[in-house]
Amino acid sequence: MANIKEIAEKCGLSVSTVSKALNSYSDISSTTKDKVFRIARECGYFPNSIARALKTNRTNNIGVLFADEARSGLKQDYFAAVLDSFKVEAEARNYDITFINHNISIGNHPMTYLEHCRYRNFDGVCIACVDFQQPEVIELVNSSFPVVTIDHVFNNHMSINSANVEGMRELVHYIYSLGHRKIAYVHGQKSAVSEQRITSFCKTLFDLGIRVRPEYLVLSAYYDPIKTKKGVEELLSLTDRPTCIVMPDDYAALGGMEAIEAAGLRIPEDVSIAGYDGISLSQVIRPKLTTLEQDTAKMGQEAARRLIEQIENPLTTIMENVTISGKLLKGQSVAAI
Amino acid sequence: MANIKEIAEKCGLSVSTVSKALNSYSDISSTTKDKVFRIARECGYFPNSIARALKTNRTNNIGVLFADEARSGLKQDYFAAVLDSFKVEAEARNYDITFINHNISIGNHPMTYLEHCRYRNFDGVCIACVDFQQPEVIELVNSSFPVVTIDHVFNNHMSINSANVEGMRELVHYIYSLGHRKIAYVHGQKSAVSEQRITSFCKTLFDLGIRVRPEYLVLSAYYDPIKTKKGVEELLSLTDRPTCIVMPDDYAALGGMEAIEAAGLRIPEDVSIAGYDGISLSQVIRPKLTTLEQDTAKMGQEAARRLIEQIENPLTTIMENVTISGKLLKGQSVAAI
DNA sequence: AATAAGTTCGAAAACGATTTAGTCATCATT
DNA sequence: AATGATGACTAAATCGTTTTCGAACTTATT
Repeated sequence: MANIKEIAEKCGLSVSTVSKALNSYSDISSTTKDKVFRIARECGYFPNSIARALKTNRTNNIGVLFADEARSGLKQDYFAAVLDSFKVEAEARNYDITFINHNISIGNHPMTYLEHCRYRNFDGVCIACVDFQQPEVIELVNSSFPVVTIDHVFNNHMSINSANVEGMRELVHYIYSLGHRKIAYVHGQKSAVSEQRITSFCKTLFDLGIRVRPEYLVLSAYYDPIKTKKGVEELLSLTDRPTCIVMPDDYAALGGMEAIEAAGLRIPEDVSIAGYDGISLSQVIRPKLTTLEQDTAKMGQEAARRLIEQIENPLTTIMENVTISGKLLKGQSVAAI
Repeated sequence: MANIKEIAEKCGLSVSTVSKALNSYSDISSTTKDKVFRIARECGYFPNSIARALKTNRTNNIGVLFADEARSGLKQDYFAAVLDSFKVEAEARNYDITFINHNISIGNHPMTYLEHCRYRNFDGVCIACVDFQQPEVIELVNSSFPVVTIDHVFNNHMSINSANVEGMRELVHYIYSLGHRKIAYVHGQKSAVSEQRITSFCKTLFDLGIRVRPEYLVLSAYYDPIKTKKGVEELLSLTDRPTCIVMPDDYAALGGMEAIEAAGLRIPEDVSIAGYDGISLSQVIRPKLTTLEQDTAKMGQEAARRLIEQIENPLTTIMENVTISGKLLKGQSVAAI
């Protein structure tokens, strides 16, 4: 594999001149620049990213933390879609993507997330789909690494957030507009996202003049149809049962649908149901789900764009908490009554 | 950030001694070894993977090619699950994972996959979910990089393969055992996997004494419920329509289910349907899908294990084409008739 | 003609580790 | 006492780049 030294010899130039030519320094004549490029291409030369990184302290590599111990971000459509979009944008801007973990060890003691990032010299870090309360995660966020978080705000750090408040409001308003007054919410476990959605759910109902009944708020879990099925069963067994049930996410909504049909009820004629996420699955099942589509493409893209901006202009970048709006998908799982 | 030089000064030793101590060379006394480790820990020292890689020519980093231009592997549950398992195993063995792509580098001209791998000095490469006919992919496979491919066999290279022949046979046998004789197959576009499944489908029917009707073999696409819906509609419009339809994959099966119900038919009472993959979704929808579960956990794990074995013992590793068996999930979408 | 200014290039020092080929005691062997 | 063996350590080269600073040469200015 040709290195810069060989190119220099073939060109009859010094190593430094070749390096400068390849990096388009202004103090190299265009004739030698041309010659260097020509010979470099002939030799199939590519710079060695490792050597370059050692010298420049820049790796053009971004670490992504997309998985918790419990559940892998890869297996959740929503996060997989965000990651995919993040990847596309980062690669277009010449950055590669490596997963952060803490399995890697030296001398048998595992690294923390931060140590791993230091070890690999990432230029920046993207964090999503983790328990943001973990000390290890907080340590990483507060380190000197440029960081962007997804769906969680840290003070003085960049974050990309799905518009949960607005989204839930829109969804509830739509359900209300179809005549529903008894609306329940089977929600996910505690997290920033959950809080926003629950608060927005309650406030929207309040603003619409509807009393929020405690028994209509059921704690369940994200991405877990088994658990949400139980939650919906509870709701259906109430003497005054809801006419519409909002679920934690589209995938979990499947569990709710199963519960409803198992009870011998029809969707949406007898009971309406709504999801959240707008993953492609939601529009393929029958009935098509009424849901709020989160703009994963834009979220991933913005996350990459903002993180790289921060990496490349550390001083002039202001830390924003970007909110990305979603879109109501009307589907067919909520009926007019 | 402490480097080895600082540690050396703090210990009153030379850089080389510290390096050897940290790497457990035998010609370092245990007392100095202890001292070095103690001080290294005190300083929060971690080796710089970049510097180490430059010298040793080993990065402990594996490149994964999991996406085509068209469709991203991340968005397909099957491949996402394989990747996730691959990642877990690789990390447990001290390797990180970076995505392969065509970044642009020198003079705005994009790298080939192989060039990218060279640029990043990956220790090995895992390839899945691509069009294996692409010259660029073939170039990478035939390079000097240790390679493992998933669901495609290259001569003299390691590969991990889902047992498609066996799996399809088992699935068809089960369908047959429930009394079905008119079995159709809406299959995916041309690929090694498709060929195996189609061949096995036909051979199994033949062995069971059933003539394969050409009109019961419909070309469609993987992971595309819209297209497979059309395929199933064709089948349902036949004067002598099948009693059971095998779909390309579980997700695509949703399109088929929609077609059946849209035609006013019930699943499985009027028409049975089967999927392939056994993704978690398949057991959450109603009716639960009859399908063949591929062992993604084992596939990813074996792929990582074998690839790393190849990286670490390049001479003694023999190239095998490993086949991983799946498991029939009976579900409820195929009825006895 | 002397000086200044501008162009174009190269020597050499980094970056942070690993590894080879030693050095220098110390101790045992003959 | 000479030799050899062993143990514990180090100097220095090396990996492939980038980048600073200065050299050499050309051209413009007075």
